[in-house]
Amino acid sequence: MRTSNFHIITTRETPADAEIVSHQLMLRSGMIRKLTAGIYSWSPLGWRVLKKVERIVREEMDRAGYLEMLMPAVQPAELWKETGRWEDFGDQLLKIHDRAGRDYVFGPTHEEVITDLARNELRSYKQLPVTFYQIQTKFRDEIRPRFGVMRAREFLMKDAYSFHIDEVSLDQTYWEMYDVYSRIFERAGLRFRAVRADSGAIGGSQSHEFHVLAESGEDQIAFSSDSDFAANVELAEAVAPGGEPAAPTEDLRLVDTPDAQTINELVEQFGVPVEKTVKTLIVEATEESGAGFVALLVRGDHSLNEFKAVKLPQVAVPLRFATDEEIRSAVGAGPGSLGPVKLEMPCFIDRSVAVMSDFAAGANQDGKHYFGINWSRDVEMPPQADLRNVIEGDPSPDGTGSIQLARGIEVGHIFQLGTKYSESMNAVVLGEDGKSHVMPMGCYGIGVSRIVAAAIEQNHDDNGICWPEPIAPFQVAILPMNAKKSHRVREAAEQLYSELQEAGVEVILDDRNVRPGVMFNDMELIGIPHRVVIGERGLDQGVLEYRKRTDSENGEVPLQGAAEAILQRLA
RNA sequence: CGGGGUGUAGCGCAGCCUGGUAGCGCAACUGCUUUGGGAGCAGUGGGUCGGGGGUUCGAAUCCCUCCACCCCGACCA
Repeated sequence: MRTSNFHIITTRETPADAEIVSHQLMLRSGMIRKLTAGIYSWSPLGWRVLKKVERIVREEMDRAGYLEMLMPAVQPAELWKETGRWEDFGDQLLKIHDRAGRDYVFGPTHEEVITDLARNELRSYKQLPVTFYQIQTKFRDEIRPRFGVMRAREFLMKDAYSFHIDEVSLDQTYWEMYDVYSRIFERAGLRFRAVRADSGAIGGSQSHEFHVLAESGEDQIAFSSDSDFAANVELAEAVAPGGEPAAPTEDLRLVDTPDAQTINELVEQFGVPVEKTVKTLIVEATEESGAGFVALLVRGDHSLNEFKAVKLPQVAVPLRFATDEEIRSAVGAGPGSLGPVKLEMPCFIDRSVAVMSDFAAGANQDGKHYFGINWSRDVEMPPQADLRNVIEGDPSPDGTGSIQLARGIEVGHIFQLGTKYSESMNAVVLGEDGKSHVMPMGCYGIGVSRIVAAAIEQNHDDNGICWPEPIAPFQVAILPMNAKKSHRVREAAEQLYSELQEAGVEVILDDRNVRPGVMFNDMELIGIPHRVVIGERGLDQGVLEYRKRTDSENGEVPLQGAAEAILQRLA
């Protein structure tokens, strides 16, 4: 490709609405253009990268024997009503209707469609197991799309679905898929980590997320310093400290704390160690519990884990914190003065709170706290649960090593669905025993367009993108210096260009009549992994200048056999 | 959805308070010069000032209204 024939539009200035670096660089390099909130066009440059990712995904899925197909993006409402997701999926569903007023959705995912297909096509256990996949545009009407294609409303996804005669077969395909996914992210040149994930309301026995590691990641993942334990913080168990609280050494004291509304203020003003404080969070209770509200207690330096909290049968889903007014009318004091002593509502404590002694908490009277609280003596110990997020240094749940935290961008998710959809849609096959069997299912997703953004988050510097070679739009950039004036430069560039093309290398020749600085900056911004500079200076010495995008120093290759020398440097 | 903010040339912004010929930088186009890290000079094109309504002799500017986009949304107990 020649730049004169390829639409390259770069900008020096960063668009004002781009927050994170991948979004900024995708806009500045001209990879994407926004059409409307959360909806983007991919330019020829961006499309090349997206296709690279897509191709790696497709090749590995094919290699594993999974069957590519294409399902409709537009799906009838009836299917979604059949599984109950017409309501459950909520406002994320883009609902549309045709001229006759019939309802449709623009598919955010395809469990319904594939299960409908499976119940019509699959008859016998002999056809199982089977895994179908597609790479297709999805639409989810996010509350708040942001970060460019990272959290877009319209995006490209690879989704796969497997059907089985029993759970054993499902488990087998699941772990096979785990390996396929690992290969995909390895091949794309990304540093990633597979972590155990919340299986959510769907139930199911197994679920893993694949995260590209990056500082800017929206998800926090926890892993062990000394074992292969890794889990999303949402799921990671905070190990129970065990043992009994220490014997009381202090009396219970009611203290005036007019200026202490927060744990921090309490710690600063009264010198209480933060791990001797407890915070009390009031959340909405389920209707069945009849309680109105539930109090959840975690240590002052810990934070409540929403996903764990809603697993308590008394806590309403989705989790909702009580408003100040609700707290005031239920407790008689405002937030900032809440605690377990003389609290008239169902109460649960985190397991680390259960071993505390001589601690401080609100007194359920405005401007007052109790100090020196001890369980049993001052208040009955409430039931315990794992309610908090793990923090760095916690013991690893598998018993080996301690917890470390990292940030990641979720780019893949695999899931043992079980019979959630096959049951409600009656997808059955005849088994060896001649009886009907509901097929257990797995589903497996990869955010293809998100990978592009995640790759940039992980691989960039001050000058722009540093593509991992497997997904770079071009492998090699040839930059002739002042070609207009120099036959030799022009000829050397043309020759190298055609030799590399002949060798099947994706090479871009910058034949624009622009100053060298412009070429350097553009090619670095766009992130081409290998750069060859051809100038009179080097030609005099029989060499071409070569530099890898991630190197800080220039190297050389001999003019004679330059193409060969560069080929050797490609991954 | 709740809270906050912004809409002026492709991009980044000024002008608005205090109404009176719509500006600056970058980008683009033409010409000349220049050519190893985003060149210089000269010239050119490009605007429903988000839409609608109102006030006024006169509205980018003041008022009303609608729309779009952006940011924040348990961590406070």
